[in-house]
Amino acid sequence: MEDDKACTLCLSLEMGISGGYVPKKDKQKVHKSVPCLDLSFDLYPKEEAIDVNHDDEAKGLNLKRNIIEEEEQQDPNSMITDNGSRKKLRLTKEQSALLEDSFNFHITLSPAQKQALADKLNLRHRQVEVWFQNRRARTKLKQRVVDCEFLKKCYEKLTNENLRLKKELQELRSLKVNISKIATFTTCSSCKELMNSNEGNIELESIRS
DNA sequence: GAATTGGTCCGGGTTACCTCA
DNA sequence: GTTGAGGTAACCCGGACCAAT
Repeated sequence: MEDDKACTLCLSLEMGISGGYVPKKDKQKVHKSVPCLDLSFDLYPKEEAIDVNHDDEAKGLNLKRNIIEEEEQQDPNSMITDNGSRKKLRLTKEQSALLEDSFNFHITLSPAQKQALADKLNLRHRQVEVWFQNRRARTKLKQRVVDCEFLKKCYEKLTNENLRLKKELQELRSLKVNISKIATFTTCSSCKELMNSNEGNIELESIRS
């Protein structure tokens, strides 16, 4: 049982799955087949809840186009300041909290959901989109650090175990040599001294010494 | 049915700004 | 007031996928 657990754990680490990260290929397939987007509880008025998993996917794309066009026209808070430098928005605590809540519920959003969230937070669609992209990246980075720490501990443990086993092997080898020495010596019946029976060499000198 | 093309999304990397010690 | 580090919003690029042709 313990071995099974250990095996599963190691496999998880190898695959880098511990943070729930899903490869893009798989994710997109899942997106098609699994009804996973239920953010309507929070992001939409009930009557406007959007099911983007079916026919509305195309509507979502159209919506996104409209959103971008509108934003380009209105440009409510341009990212470029008067002197040409990039303006950096700081999200409020409330905005961050709601984004975090949404992220905890689902790490990706449909265009419609992004827009609903953006409306709710008084942000642009693009800003919500970027926030989710960065948030996923941060999650992955943190998980990588955690995995790295875990692997480091595993490495240390295995190194210690390796040392211990090497030491044990060395002891066993020296023990074996001693045993074989004793086993290969026979006693000369006439002189009552030890003799090496294998090679016929008398090792009285070494034994006496 | 296979190839091409255009649109979209996402991950990874980077830049630039902001905050804080 | 200055500076360096860390956090992060915003950007860029390439790849994957999908639908239309």
